[in-house]
Amino acid sequence: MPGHRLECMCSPYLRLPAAAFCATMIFPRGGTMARTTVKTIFADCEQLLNRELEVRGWIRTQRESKNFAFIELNDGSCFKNLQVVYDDTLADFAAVARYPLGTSLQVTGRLVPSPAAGQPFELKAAAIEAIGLSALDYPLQKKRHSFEFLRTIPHLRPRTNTFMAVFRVRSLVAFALHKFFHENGFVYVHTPIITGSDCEGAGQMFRVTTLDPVHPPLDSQGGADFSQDFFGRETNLTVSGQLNVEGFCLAFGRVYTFGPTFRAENSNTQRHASEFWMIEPEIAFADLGDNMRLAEDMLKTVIAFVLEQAPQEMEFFNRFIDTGLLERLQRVRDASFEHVTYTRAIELLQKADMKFNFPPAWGKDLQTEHERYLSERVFRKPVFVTDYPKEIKAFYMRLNDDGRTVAAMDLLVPDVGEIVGGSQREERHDVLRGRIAEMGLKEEDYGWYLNLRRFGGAPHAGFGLGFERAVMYLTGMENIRDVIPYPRTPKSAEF
RNA sequence: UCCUCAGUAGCUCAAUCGGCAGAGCGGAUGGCUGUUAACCAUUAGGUUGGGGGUUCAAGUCCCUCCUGAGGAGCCA
Repeated sequence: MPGHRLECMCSPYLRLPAAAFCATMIFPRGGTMARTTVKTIFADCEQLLNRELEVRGWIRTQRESKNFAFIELNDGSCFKNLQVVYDDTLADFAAVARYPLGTSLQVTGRLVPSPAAGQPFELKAAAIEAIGLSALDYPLQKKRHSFEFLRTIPHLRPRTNTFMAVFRVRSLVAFALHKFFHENGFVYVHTPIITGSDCEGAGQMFRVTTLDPVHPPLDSQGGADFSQDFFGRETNLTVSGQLNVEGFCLAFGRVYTFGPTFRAENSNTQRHASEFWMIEPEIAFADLGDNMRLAEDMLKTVIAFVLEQAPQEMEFFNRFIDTGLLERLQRVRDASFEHVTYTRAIELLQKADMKFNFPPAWGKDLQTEHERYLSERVFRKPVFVTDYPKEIKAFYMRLNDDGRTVAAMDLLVPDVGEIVGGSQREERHDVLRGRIAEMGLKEEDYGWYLNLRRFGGAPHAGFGLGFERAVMYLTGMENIRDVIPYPRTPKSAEF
C-alpha cells in the first residue's frame, strides 16, 4: 500500500532547518540559498539561467515516464506554473513521481532552457522534498471542474487557475480603489459594523444580540427586552456606512468607507450575497454631476490599473471565462459613460421594439429587464440613469426643483446590472424633515443626521459601489459566489 | 419568498416505453527516454440526495423534505 510509504515521508517538514524558514520566506538575504519565487524566476529568467535555485510550492499536475517526470509547480507568487523536470538519477525518483497533486514541495535545482515547446525554461531538479504530502483523495483533478463543485471546497479552490486569478484580481481591485481615493485626497473612514440604528431603510438586517435566544428577558409588551441587551438597545449589522460617513464628509470634505455590509434578504441570485463589501465615497461642496464624474473616474482608473497589473490573469479571463472581456474593458476605460434621465429612459423603453414582462411606466422602478435593455441594447456601455421619482428613492436624496424627482443616479453596466447607486444628499434641513415625515419615518431616529444640516451643512453627494459587482465586471465571472473567498448566501454559511 | 430545472462512482455525465446501473477523467497496478488536462494496457470503485407511496418490477411514475442552479422580486 503506497499510502504507508507516503505517510512516512511527511516528516521532512521537521527536517528543514529553522533558519531556512526565517531567512527565506519573506526576506531572502544574499549568501545563503533562499527561496526564489516563480514570479521572480519569470521576471529575471535571464540572470537566473543556469543558477542553482530553491523553490517551494504546490504540485498542480505531474506527468511521469519511466525514467523522467515533470511537475507543474505553483507557489502562488504569480499566475504561471514553473515546470520542474527530474529523472531517475534522483534517489527517490519513484516516490516523488507518486506524490499526489496538491503536495507542497521544496525543490532545489538548476534553471535551464527547456528543450521542448511550451515553456522557455524549466527547473532541473537536484533534490525534491515533500513539505506536506497531499492525501490521495485531494479533490482537485487534472481536469476542468464545475464552479458549482468548487463552491463546495472554497478552501481549496484558490489552487485552481480561475480562482487564483479571481482572488488576485479582487485584491488588486481593492488596492486600486484605495490608491485612487488616496491620490485624490480622500480620507478613509471606518464606519461601524454594529449599528444601533434599526431604520437604515435598506431592507432586512441581521440582529446582533447576546440575549438568551430561548428565554430572553421580556418587556411589558411580551417581546424581547432589548434594554437588557449588551448595548442596552436593539442592534444590527450595518447595511450601509453612508449615514455615518456623512458626518466625516462634513469635516474632511472627501471621505470614503470600504468595508463589509450585511443584508438579511432572502435573495437567491447570481448578484446577491448576504455579506459583501461596499465602497462609499462622499464628497462635500459637490452636486450630482461631480458625483458621477467621481464614479466614472474611479471605475476607469481601477480598470486601467488591473489591466496593467494583472495581464496574465486578465488574458486568462478573456480566453476561458468571457471572450471579449479585454476589448470591452478597454473600450469602457477609453470612452465616456452615457447619461440619461429616468424620464427619458422610460420614453426609450416605451418606444422599444421589444416586449417587456413589466411595461415601463413613469413612477415605477426600472425592472432588471429594463436595465439590461438600456445598458446592453441601447447604449452598450455603462450608463448613468438620473433623476428618479422621489417616491421610489431614499428619503435623504436631494429633491429636485420640479418637486417630483430626486438627484439620484444609478450606474448600469452591461451583464452585471447596477454597480453603483448614489445621489446628491438633501442638505436643506426643512426639506429633509419634510421628506422624513412624508416617507413615514420617525424624526427622532434621525436627530443626529438632521443636525448635520443645522451645524454648517453643505451640498454633498456620494454613492455606493458594490465591490463584488465591480470584481465580476472586471473578471467576467457571472456568479457573485465565485468572487468571494467564502461566500455567505441564504442557507449557506459553511466554512 | 415565487417560478423553472436538476441531484446517478471522487469529478463530468449517459442509462430509449417502468425491465441486468454504464462511460470518460481521477485512483491503484504495469508499460513508455521530453511531457504540456501526456499516452497505452489492466483493475477497483454504487443504499441512483433523504423519507414515504404505486407496481410483479422504480434511477425512471406520485407525494414530501433537503440541497444546488437559472430566472423574478429586493438591491450593491
